[in-house]
Amino acid sequence: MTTNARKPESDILAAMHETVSGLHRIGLVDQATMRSFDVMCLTTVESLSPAEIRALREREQVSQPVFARYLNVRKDAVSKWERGEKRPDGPSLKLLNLVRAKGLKAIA
Amino acid sequence: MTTNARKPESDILAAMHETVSGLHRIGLVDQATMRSFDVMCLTTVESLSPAEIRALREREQVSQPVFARYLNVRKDAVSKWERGEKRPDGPSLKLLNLVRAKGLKAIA
DNA sequence: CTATTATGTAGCTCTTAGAGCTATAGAAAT
DNA sequence: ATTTCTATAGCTCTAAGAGCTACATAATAG
Repeated sequence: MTTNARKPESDILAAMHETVSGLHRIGLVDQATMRSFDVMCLTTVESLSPAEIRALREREQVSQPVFARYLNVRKDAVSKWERGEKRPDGPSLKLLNLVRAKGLKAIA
Repeated sequence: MTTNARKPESDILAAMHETVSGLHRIGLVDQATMRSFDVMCLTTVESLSPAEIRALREREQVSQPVFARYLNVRKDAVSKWERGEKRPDGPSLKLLNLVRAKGLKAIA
């Protein structure tokens, strides 16, 4: 691997994590390795444009209020994201990335 | 079902959602029903105490920096949560609830 | 047709989470 | 002995999100 993979296959990642933390548990992998493994496994969180956010929500066939409840934000926030008045970042951006990658069911 | 279930089985929820939105797609379920179904399905997001957050992270066997990267927040934020200096809410609380219910792999 | 209900936008104010930084001390590993 | 990572601590500051009211539209019900 050179830099970071584009679309990390979360299933594979999950399985790898299971495996490696198992190895860690029985002492075959030290903490340092485990740490860097964890960091290595993290998916990149990309920022989303207003249009992408709206498209994402529409793909999931839900209204702004419902979408907002999934993400545990107020409906106003979603509206503002979609109109470019506010830019989601940090935890909210992470959730949006999760929904994009795995669908709303992943965060139900 | 009376009010809201304590530990909603996300697998079942996901399957139900699949089914119902399928019914919606072919016209057997109207939008109104679909809407209330969606809202009904949402899991309750509980607030977590500093101790619970720390216990959660330790259960997942990761350091504050690594935990923070999973949630897409700075390491300082996690430290402050665990010492009660800041209280996570909204999207960050949602993520913490996700981790508690499904483990770190669910948000990888 | 009218009444109702839900959506999405708009315009506000306000709190505070989280960003971003530096510095420190202890533990752990080399 | 020294590097490396962790966790605290103490700051400042930006802006996300909360929380509210009001309004236009569209769809639905009655």
